[in-house]
Amino acid sequence: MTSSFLWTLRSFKHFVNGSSICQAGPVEKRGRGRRPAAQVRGEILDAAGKLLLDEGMGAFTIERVAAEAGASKTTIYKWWASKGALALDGYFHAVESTLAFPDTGDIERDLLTQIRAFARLLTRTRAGRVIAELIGQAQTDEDLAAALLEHYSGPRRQLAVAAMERARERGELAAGVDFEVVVDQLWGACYHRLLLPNLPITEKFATSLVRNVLRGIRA
Amino acid sequence: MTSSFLWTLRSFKHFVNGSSICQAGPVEKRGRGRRPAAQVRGEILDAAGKLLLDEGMGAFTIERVAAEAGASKTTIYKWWASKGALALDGYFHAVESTLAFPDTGDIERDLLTQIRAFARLLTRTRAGRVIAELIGQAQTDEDLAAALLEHYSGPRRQLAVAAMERARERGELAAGVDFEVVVDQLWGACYHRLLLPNLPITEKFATSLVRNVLRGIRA
Amino acid sequence: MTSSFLWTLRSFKHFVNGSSICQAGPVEKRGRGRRPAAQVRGEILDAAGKLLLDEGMGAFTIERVAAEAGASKTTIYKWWASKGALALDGYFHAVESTLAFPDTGDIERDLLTQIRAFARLLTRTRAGRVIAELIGQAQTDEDLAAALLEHYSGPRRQLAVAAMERARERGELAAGVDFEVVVDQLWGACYHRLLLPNLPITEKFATSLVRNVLRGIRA
Amino acid sequence: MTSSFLWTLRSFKHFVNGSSICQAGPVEKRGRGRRPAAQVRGEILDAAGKLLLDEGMGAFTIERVAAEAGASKTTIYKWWASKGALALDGYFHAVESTLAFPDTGDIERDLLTQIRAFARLLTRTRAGRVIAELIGQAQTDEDLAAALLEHYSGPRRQLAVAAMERARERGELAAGVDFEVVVDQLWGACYHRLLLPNLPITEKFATSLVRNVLRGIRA
DNA sequence: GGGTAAACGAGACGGTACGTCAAGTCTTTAG
DNA sequence: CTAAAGACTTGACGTACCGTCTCGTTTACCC
Repeated sequence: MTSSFLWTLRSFKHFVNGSSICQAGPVEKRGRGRRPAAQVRGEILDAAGKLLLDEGMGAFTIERVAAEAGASKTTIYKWWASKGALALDGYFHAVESTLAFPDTGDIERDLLTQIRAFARLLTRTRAGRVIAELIGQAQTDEDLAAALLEHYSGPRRQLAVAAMERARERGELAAGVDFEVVVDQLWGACYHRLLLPNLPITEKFATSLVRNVLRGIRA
Repeated sequence: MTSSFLWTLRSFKHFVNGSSICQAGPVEKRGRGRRPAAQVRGEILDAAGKLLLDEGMGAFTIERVAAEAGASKTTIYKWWASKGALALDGYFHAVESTLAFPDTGDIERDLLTQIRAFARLLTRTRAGRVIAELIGQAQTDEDLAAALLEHYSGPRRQLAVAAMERARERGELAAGVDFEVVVDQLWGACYHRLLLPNLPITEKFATSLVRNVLRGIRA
Repeated sequence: MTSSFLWTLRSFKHFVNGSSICQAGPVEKRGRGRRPAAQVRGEILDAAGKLLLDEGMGAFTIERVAAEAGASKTTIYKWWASKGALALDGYFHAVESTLAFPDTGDIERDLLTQIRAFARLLTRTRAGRVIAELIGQAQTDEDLAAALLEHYSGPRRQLAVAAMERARERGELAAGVDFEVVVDQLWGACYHRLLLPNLPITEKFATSLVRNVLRGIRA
Repeated sequence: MTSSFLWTLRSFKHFVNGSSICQAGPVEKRGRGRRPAAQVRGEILDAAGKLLLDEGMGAFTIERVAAEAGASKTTIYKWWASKGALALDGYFHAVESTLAFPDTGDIERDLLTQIRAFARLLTRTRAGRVIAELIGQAQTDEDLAAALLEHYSGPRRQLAVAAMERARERGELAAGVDFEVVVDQLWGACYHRLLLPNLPITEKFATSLVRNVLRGIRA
């Protein structure tokens, strides 16, 4: 994969906590005074992202994040409205995602590319589990829910809808079709298998999704 | 609604905790000994269902359920593997759902009927929120996840797939189509809007879902 | 030591739980019907004694005894008034103590023999810890307290007092001395070091006890 | 009693939980944040002491202490190693004991005074029962046992031994006598009757204890 | 360049819920 | 019919986090 795609992430950041050459020696006990806000924020997000990817939402507690970031809980509560909001922020901080939906002029090909990349993201990386747990947590965490809609699913929906609108202008897609619904039928179907995994998310599944919605399934 | 539908529930049970005529009188302090297992189970499920529907998963704790059922935590832990498993059981106990997917001979009409009923269930009753929270909880609760797949989503998938297979035998649907994928594109799309509610679940949305997948959206 | 003494026990019973030939196989699930009372009592006392001597009062619970005796809690509650009462009974069942205070005609020699044997019992066998824990438990267990006074300390006090009265009749001890008090100053002093072990119970300690009370400590 | 004595306590503190003049008014809902450690400790010890003296060790649970102190269990677990350690601390906090062993130059008189005062403490106040229960609890609570030896029985032993050594220097007591043993024969004998109450602790008992050990009981 | 205020770390605090254990009571069922 | 079996309530246990709050410290900014 040479390019990056919608709903996809470019790479997981490396969380290198120190060279193995380092001796266990003096732990560089930091004082307790004021430090630059940006630095503290960064360390908290590093710790949050690492914890989230390494151990999942089950082990993600504000206390653990504070402890591993060397920060205090007070500081975290000052900046993030809820555990979930911090987790989402940590996720974005960790994964360096790229939002893009390049047009090749063939909407079927573009949709296939995007959906397959998304399917791979969900199945081949730890992001799948993390996203699932974030969506799960959002069901009982208003702040996370709001953040998720605004910064995660919203922008991704828009990008896909815009690509389909461009295709319609090119005459590839029918007028009168609500592309928002199509998004639910492509990406939403993937989330369905992610969150209620009766069946796996496969390459074939991704292909069928696009095929069904583009050509219909009637006899 | 004169008939009942797939993924639909017939009615919420009434949680009548005693006629208002009853006097506050002797509280009938029960002893601590053994009571019939079935009775205890029933009272626990009543309490679990009521709590879930009234206050949601956020307020659903084993301690609350035990207190309101007049049961002990030990007993609950003996029978249910996790908080989520109890919640799911309480939900089923409360909603008396009916699984059915009647054929009229017109698959489009049948799918429309089912999806619309499902959309109404999610939006017009408290079941929508409860299902969302159960799915959310299942992301970090293995026992609930397993129960949900086996007793909730699994049977419902099968019913829909079977109906479409009957339609194919009648010549309504094309051979070579994976109906499991269609399920994800119809019901899964609804779950998408339930769990990531950037857009509402409407009658029009339900209609578009069926239309898109049956006839395709190509120009 | 060829003879046995007051406040002393002859031997610990062997707790052989089964021949090593026995296979781990079917646990011989006994039915729930009635068994001879004496047999059940015996098995319960075996289990209680073994548990008490092996793991101490901290691990001694009615549930453990019931489980290891293969009996039900109900049966235990029917025959013993409290946990402590069962423990005491189990202790007596296990240790096969002998109450005797033989006269040699020299009361100092006899007291020394008895006190030294008691000191050895407390320090060299597990009985010391068990007695301490039983006395401890008796402070918040009325039934055990009553049983302890009646079946343990009471008879032992009487035996010692009687021996000293015989010595008085022989002209060895002064008239007008309350021998009950002497018992507290000999055996009671040992219990003091058993229950509040600032100092150990030694051979020298035992000797000093007898010397002090027989001859006084004045200059 | 005009002076205060070894092993004796001066007075029980008054547990006044609020003047009756106080109105029921604003309940002064305290926030959940940190309060001065000393204040919290004090309130916990007040509650522990009051509970111990009022209802005894049987009703003494960490949960009750926390509830009545308006503190949280976590806080208690942070500072006290065990239930017994808290109880002992609460006892000391409540009774304001005075350790003193004044010399009059007549050791018999001084021992009599001290032993009688101790006997009165054990029989006339609630301290007797509490001490018995603490010693009882210590038999299965290592932390309490250690605290009891170090802060209770140890210092009291030393004081009595020191007084007798002073008497020996004055020529009142014989050389070569182990005064630690004498302590066991005086105070230990009292504990014997406290913990195994076959016979009561009386004024006459106290007198006999001192007489026997000072002058011997030989004919 | 010194003084001050904001932001920080540390972590104790009151709480809620967890999951476990034993005590003691009561129903069911086997013999 | 009766006693063993064992399911039940109760209540305390000790732990984990929650979100709040007090403290003392340290930097950054302003005068």
